[in-house]
Amino acid sequence: MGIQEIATVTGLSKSTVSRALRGMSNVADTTIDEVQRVADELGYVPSSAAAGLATGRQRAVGVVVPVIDRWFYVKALGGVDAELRRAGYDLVLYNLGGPGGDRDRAFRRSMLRHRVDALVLLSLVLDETERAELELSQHPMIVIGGPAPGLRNVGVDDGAVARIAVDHLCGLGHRSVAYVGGQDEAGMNVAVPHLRRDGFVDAMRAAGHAVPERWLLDGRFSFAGGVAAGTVLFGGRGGAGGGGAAADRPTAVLCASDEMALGVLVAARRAGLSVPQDVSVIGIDGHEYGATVGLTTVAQDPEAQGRTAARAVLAEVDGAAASVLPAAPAHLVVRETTGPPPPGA
Amino acid sequence: MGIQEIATVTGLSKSTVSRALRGMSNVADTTIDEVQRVADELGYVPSSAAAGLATGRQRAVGVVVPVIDRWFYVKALGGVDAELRRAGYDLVLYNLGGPGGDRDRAFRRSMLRHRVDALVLLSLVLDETERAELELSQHPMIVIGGPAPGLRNVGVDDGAVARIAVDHLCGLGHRSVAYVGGQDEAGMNVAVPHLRRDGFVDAMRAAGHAVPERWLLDGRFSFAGGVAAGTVLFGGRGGAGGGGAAADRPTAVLCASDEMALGVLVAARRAGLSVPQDVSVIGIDGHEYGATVGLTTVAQDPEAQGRTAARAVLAEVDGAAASVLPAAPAHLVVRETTGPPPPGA
DNA sequence: GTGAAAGCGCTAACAA
DNA sequence: TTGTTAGCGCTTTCAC
Repeated sequence: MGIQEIATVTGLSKSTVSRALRGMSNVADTTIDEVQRVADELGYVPSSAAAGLATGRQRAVGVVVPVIDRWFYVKALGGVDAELRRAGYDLVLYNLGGPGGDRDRAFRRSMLRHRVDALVLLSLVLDETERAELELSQHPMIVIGGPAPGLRNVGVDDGAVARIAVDHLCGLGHRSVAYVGGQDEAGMNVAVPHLRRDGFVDAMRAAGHAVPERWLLDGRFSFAGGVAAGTVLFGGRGGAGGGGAAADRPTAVLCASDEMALGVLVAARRAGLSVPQDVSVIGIDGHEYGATVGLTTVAQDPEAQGRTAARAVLAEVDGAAASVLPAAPAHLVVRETTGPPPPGA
Repeated sequence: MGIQEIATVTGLSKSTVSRALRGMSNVADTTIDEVQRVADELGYVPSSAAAGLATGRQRAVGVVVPVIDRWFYVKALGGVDAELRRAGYDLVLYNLGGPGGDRDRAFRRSMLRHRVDALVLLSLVLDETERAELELSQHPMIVIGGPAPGLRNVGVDDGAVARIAVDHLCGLGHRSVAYVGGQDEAGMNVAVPHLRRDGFVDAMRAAGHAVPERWLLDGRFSFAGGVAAGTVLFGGRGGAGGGGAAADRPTAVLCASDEMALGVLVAARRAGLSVPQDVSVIGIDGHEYGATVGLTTVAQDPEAQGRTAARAVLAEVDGAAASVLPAAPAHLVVRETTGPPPPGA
C-alpha cells in the first residue's frame, strides 16, 4: 500500500503518482482524478516518515511545556494547536514533567531527533546546555510567556500588567495592598513572577505607597496556594469581625494569577470578610472561573498568544526572517471583587 | 551530521556505528565507547524519520482529544505522556477542536499518516466512517473514558460511581436529591453522561425515592453550567431564608462532575444557603479545587487511567495480545459539603 | 566483532 | 505532461 501500488495499478510512474497526489500543477487533470480514485480504492495513506526523509520537512512542530496541567499552558497549547491544524502540521508534545521529570533525556532523546521542524517553548527557563543544544539544532524557535535570553518571545508585558492592576486599585482609593505571587515550583519561567512582583512594588511606590515585606506573599501560582496565602493575610475562620486585626489587614490584594485570586477569595469568605466591602481582590489572567464568580482581573489571551507563536515559527520554517513580536495585549476587566476601601481604612 | 560522518571519522562502517549507537550486544565495548565519544563530539542527533522508515516503527503514539481544556482530558493526557516518556516514545497530539473542528481532515490527513504506532482516544465517540478508517489502519487502539463500541477501553464504571454517591447521600438520610449532569457539547463521549444519570436514577429508585423530572438538570459539565443549574435549583440571590420555597428544594445535589459541583456551591452561597446545613452537594471526579473547598466527591484518577491506557497500547505494539482491562477504581471522599438533611425536610 | 549491500516510501532533479 | 534515476538517513540480512 505504497505509492508504488498505485503506480502499477494505474500504469503510471511513481513520480507522476506522487505529483498527482499532491495536486501539483503540471499533471493532467484526468491523471489526477484517476490517481485519486485508485488511491481511495486501495485505502492509500501516505507515510510522513518517508516524505519527511525525502524533503527534510516533517510538517510537525514540537511544543515544550514544563507541565501540562496549568491553565495558561493548556490554553496556549490550544492556540498553537489550532494554528498548526490550519496549516496542516502535526503537533508533538514534549512535557518536561515538572521538577521530577528527566529533562535531559527529554531534550536529547526527543526534541532534537528531527521529528519536528520548529519548537514552541511554553514559558520555559533553559539552562546553558539546553540553550546550546537547541541553538545547535537550528530549529526555528519561540517562547510563549516570560522573556527568555536570546530567544524570540510572545507574551504580555508583565510589569505593565501589574501596573494596570495597581492603578485600578489606587484609583479606587486603596493604599494598603498586599501581593500574592511566588514561584511556581512546577517550572514556570522564573522571570514572570519577578516581573509582576517588581511591577507591583514599583507602581505602588510610584503612587506613594510603601509595601511592607509581610504583604508580599507566596501563593505558588496555585488555587491551594492562594487559599493558604489568603489565610495568612486574613486569619483563619473568624467571627463576625473577620480574622486578624482590621488595622493590620490590607484593604486590597493583587494576585499574580486568577487561580490564586480565587483561592484568596475563598480564604476571605472563610475569615468572614465581605468582598469587596472589607477587602478588594484582583487577579491576573482572565480565567473562565473568574468570570462566573465576578473576579476583577487583568485579562490576557494565552490562546491568541499560542496562535501568534505558531504562526511566527511556521513563517520562519517557510523562510521568513524572525522578526521581533510586539507585546501581547492585556486589559483590565472590572467585575465585582474590587471596590473602594472600607471607610475607616 | 548523519551516521555516516561518525563512520568515516572512526573508520568504521555505517552498520557498526548504527549497532554501537543502539548498544547492541555484538559490538566490542571499546567500539561502543569510541562511537559514543565521536557522536557526542560531532553533536550527532539521530533522525527518527529515517529510523522509522527503516524499521516501520515510529516510536510515537497519537493521543486524540475532543478538546484539550477540560480537567479530565488534561489529567489523562498527563498520564499517557508520563508512561510514553518512560518508554522513550513521543506523543503526538491530535486535537479535534470541539464541534467546530474539522474532524474529517484531522482523521485522514494526520492520524493515519503512519506517524504513530498506536492511538489513545480520549473519551471519544466515533462515527461509522471514522471507526472503519481507524480499524483499517491496523493501529493498536484504546479509549479512555466512556465505553466505545468495538474498542478496548479503560475507565470507571459510571453507573457504579453514581450509585456510590447516591448510597452516601441516602445513608445520611436524604430522600430528595437533584442531579446536575447533561451533555458536554464539546465532545465528551455521549455514553458517560447517560450512564451516570441512569445510575443515579436507578439507585434512587432502588432506595425507594422517586426523582421528579425537574430535578434532573443540565450543567453542561462546566463550572458556569453548574452555577446556572444551581441557580435554577435554589433561586437567585436570596435573603436569609434562601431562594425558592424550602419545600420545593432538594436536600442534596449530585453533580456528574466536580466542576459543576463547584458551580452549584457558588449558586448555593449566592442564594444564601448553607452547605451542608441547608443542602448537601457531592461531585464526581476528584478535582484538586474540590479538595481545598471541602467538596465531597467520588474520586477517580484520570492520570492513572492514562498510564494504564498507554501501557496497554505499548504492550500491544510490542506484540502482546489486547486483553480486556478491568474498570478503573473510584472511591468516595467524604469532606464537608455533605451531611444529614435539615431536620424539617 | 565488523563490513557490504539492499531497501524502507517518498521526493526531486534531469530528461524525454 | 510523464518517466528515470538518485538519493534522504537509517536498519538489516548475509557474509566474512
